[in-house]
Order: sequence, then structure tokens, then C-alpha cells
Amino acid sequence: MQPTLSLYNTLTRRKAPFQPLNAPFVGVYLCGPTVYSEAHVGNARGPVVFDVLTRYLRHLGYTVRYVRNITDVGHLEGDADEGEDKISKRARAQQLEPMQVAEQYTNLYQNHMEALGCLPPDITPRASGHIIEQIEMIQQIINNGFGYETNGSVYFDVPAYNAAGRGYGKLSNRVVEELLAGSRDNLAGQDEKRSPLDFALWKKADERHLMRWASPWSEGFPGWHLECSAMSRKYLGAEFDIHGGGLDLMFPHHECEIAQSQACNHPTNEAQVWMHNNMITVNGQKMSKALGNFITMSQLFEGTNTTLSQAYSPMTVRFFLLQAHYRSTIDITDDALQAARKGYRKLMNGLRLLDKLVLPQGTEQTADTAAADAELRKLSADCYTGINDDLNTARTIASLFNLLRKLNAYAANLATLAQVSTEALTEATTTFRTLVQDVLGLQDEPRANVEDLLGLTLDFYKIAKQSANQAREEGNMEEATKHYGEIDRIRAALKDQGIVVKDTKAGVDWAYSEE
RNA sequence: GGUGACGUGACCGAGUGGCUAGGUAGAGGUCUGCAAAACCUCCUACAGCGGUUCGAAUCCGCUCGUCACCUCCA
Repeated sequence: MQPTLSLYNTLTRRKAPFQPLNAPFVGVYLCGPTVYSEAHVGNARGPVVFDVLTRYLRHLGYTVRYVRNITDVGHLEGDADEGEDKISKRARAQQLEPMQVAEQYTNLYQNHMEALGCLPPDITPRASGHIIEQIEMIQQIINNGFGYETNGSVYFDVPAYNAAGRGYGKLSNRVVEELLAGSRDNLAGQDEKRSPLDFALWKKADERHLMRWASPWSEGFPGWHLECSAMSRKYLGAEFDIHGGGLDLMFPHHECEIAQSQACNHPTNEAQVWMHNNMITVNGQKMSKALGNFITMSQLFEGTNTTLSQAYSPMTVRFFLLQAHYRSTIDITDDALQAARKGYRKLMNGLRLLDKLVLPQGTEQTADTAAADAELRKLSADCYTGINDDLNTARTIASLFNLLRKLNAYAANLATLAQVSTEALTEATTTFRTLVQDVLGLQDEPRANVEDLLGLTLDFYKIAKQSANQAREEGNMEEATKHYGEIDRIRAALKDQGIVVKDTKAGVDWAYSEE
């Protein structure tokens, strides 16, 4: 009997038990990266959180379709005055094809996500591969009276949409009148828009713009909110279960997404549940490209960022991210990462321990195991409390440590396993293993270097060999035989691992077995 | 200015009316050839000032401090 999973919904500003629209199927969409540069740690939080979410939904028995897009068109550089697409701007500087840049960073991103233990999404749609769908959507928006064309560009008519009672601002809690009052009216390039709140659905490309597609309005490119509306609708339907992204995407990106979707398919909030993960901070400030205080994934894994003293492994980073609740900010520091690394390793040591929790032969099970069973079962059950409460992985990890302390205590004195029933113990070890590996996605990360370990083994091999030869020369055949036995054992063990020892005139070496 | 969030012990970070969060670091102990790991014990905090309440870190008010978003260049 699994307690229900509750999720905090940005739309309603409260937690509610999760109810799929069409159980057992669950559609999940996460706004993916813009692939014009390398992702930083902040960009990894959403994917890790949603990886846990989809893993847990599957664990609960749902059939999940998880979509995470790649934005390879559209976004403009914040300070660009050319009106150029970010990707093409970068491409021109490097004399590369824009799609080459996009491909390069897409691959890098996916490698990093895989290293972080994120299972690949079921569908990874590219914005550039869905131009037709986006054009169709624009046409629908225009036909429904919520879009207009100016000079080959198409804009979404926010005042018209809002006048129709569709609630622009309902996600981010904004009032159109206040937005209008707060907006500066001296902005350049506003003349094409009827209202400063309007946003582009299609932009006509100027002659320097490299990425461009034909459309009924002009040769150009789609607006940056549109892709998610179009692609989520294509793969998950006009209304699906869960849509996620960073808190900074709530406005305007997600607000505009809802508006676009609803302009086509009223009524819909595009997704039933909207989830937003909070930001990662550095010295209390949001990590961002603009501030320049970001740490890229490569820098983190390789220890090449000056903010940090050393490299941190992907699993350490994953643990670090999950040790905080996703709606809280999390401050990244050396101390915090080092603490995370130790915590992560402690959990991994726990994993290695589980199979060793066996009552020693000859020890009798205690007749009454009720007390110990109850204690262990409570510790196990607690592990699910946190994750069911809006994916509170911090609490789940805390509970796992509490469970682990008990399991460690049993391991330290195996005879005490007599006090607990096999059923309760199995339940506990299964809970631990399942949550750590399958749900939190924390995998053992081998740190030992095979070459070094082999070298170490061969050192002992050499010592044994010297001892054997010396004993033989001294005529002590009994001693020699003993050491030759050691040598044979090492050889046999290594051979089982596909390694052969090579005794050469130059010394002892090894090679992969060719058998 | 508008909207929202936050301020927890040496550090990170849960909790949100009464009950041990947890991890890391530190202290003592058990174990141990030495050590490590593990286990046991300790360090028991909630920005400040008021208020509500039998009782507040948790609710309310004020003060101080911090942060995010408020789009354009699309």
C-alpha cells in the first residue's frame, strides 16, 4: 500500500495528490537546453529532478512518456543588436554551420546528462525539426484572432487574448494592467507590436540571419516560446499531465506557452501540473550566463573552475542536487560538495553491504521478532514519506541514512539479525536498494583504477616469485613450493578476469588474455 | 516601484504550532597490531523586536538583511 504522491502545482500554488489524466499513462514535458553553449550546473538541476520524477512515476507503476526538447533555433542573444539568433551568432564567429554548433553542444549536453545518471527521455524533439508544426500552430492562433502579422513577422495579441477571458498571467500571478504600467515604452523595435506585452510567434529573418525557413509570412524563424507548445502538443496532446522547467522560465516563457496552447485549444492549461525547480546559487546569487558566475559541467567534472578547488564526480553532483528540495535554492560551494561526496559514498557503502546481511549459520532466529520488525519497517516506510511529499528527496535521503544506520548496526554484529524476521529485513534492503538506485538514480561509481590495482597485485606477485626462487636456490623446496603456490593463485585469479601475467626477462608485466 | 521567495547550529540542508531531520566538520567512547569503516554518546540552532496561543523556529505585525522574476533584442 503505497501512499500517494503529492506535487506542488505552480498554477494553484498548492500541493495536491497527483492524478493522471489518463492513468496509467503519464505525459511529462521538460523544457530542455538551448544548445548554443555548454550547459552549467544550474541547467542540470531540472533534468536531474525530472529524472527522479519520471523514475518514481514508473516505480509507482505508471507508463510514462517523458519528452525533453532541444532548442536549436530561435533564442536571440540578450545584448545582440543585429537581431540575430544566438546559434547563428556563435556560428559566424567560429565559421561553422549553425547546425554543427547545435549538434556539438547537443552531444555534449546528452553526455553530461547521461553521466549524471539521467535516463534518456523517451522523445528528444528538436525545434528545428518541427517548423511545420509551429507554422501550423501560428496559423491557428491567427485564425482564432489572437495573432497578427506585421512586416512578415507574426505576434501574439496579448490584450485580445486577455479580453477573451483566457487569463494571461495566471501561471506567474501577473496582472496585465500592471505589466503594462510597469513596462517601459521607450524600447526600440517595438513599432511592429501593437502592445508591449505581445510576443513574437514568427520573426522575419534579415539578410544576415543564417537559420531561416519558408513560411506564409516571410522567410524567417519561429518565436522562442512556440516550440514547446507545438512539440508538447504533438507528442503529449493538447493537455497533458506535468510540465516542468526552471523557475526563471515561469515568466514569460511558460506563461506564453499556456497562452499559445490555449489560443489553439481552449480550454487548456497545456499541462495539468506545472512544476518549477529553483535556482542554484553561487555566494547567494543565481548562477547565470549573464552574471558570469557559472560553473560548466565540464569544469565541475574536471575541476577547472576557479570557484572550486577540485573536481567532483557526476554522482557526487547528483547527490548534492538531490540533498536539497527542488523548490529551494541551493548554494554551491567546495564545502557543500565535499560533504555531498562523503554522504554519497556512505550510501554506496551501504549498497555494497546489503547482500552481506545474512544470519550466521548456526544462529537461531529469535521466536518473537515483532519489536525489531516494527522498528525496521518504520524506518523503511519513512523512506517513502519524503518523496511522496512533493518529491522531497532531501527527506528521503535523510530517511535512507536513518535506515542505513540500522543496517550498519546489524552488519557490525550479524548475530543480532536473529532478532528480526527475514521478511522485514528483505523489505528494508529492498527499499534501500530500490530508492537509492532505481528512484534516486544514484549508481556506484567505481573510483579504483584498474591499472593501479593490477600493479599492486603484480608487486605481490614479484615478491612471491623472489621468495620462491631464493628458497629454491637455498634448497628449501618446501618453502619454494609454498611460494609457487601463491604465484599460481595470483595467476589463476587474474586469468579469471581476462588478464595474463607475463614473466619476461625485462620483468613482470601483464596483457589481456587472447583466449 | 510591482510580484514572489527566503534568513535554521562550524558548513550544507529538511521541517512549518507541542514529538531526534539528515549529511559534513568537531569532541569522547567501543572495536582494532596501527588505521579506516562501522556502531554508541555529545555539540540541541531556528535574523531582531513585538503580538496571538496553554505552547511558536513554525501563525500575525514591524524592523534589518538576502535573493528571484517583472520580456525584448523577440
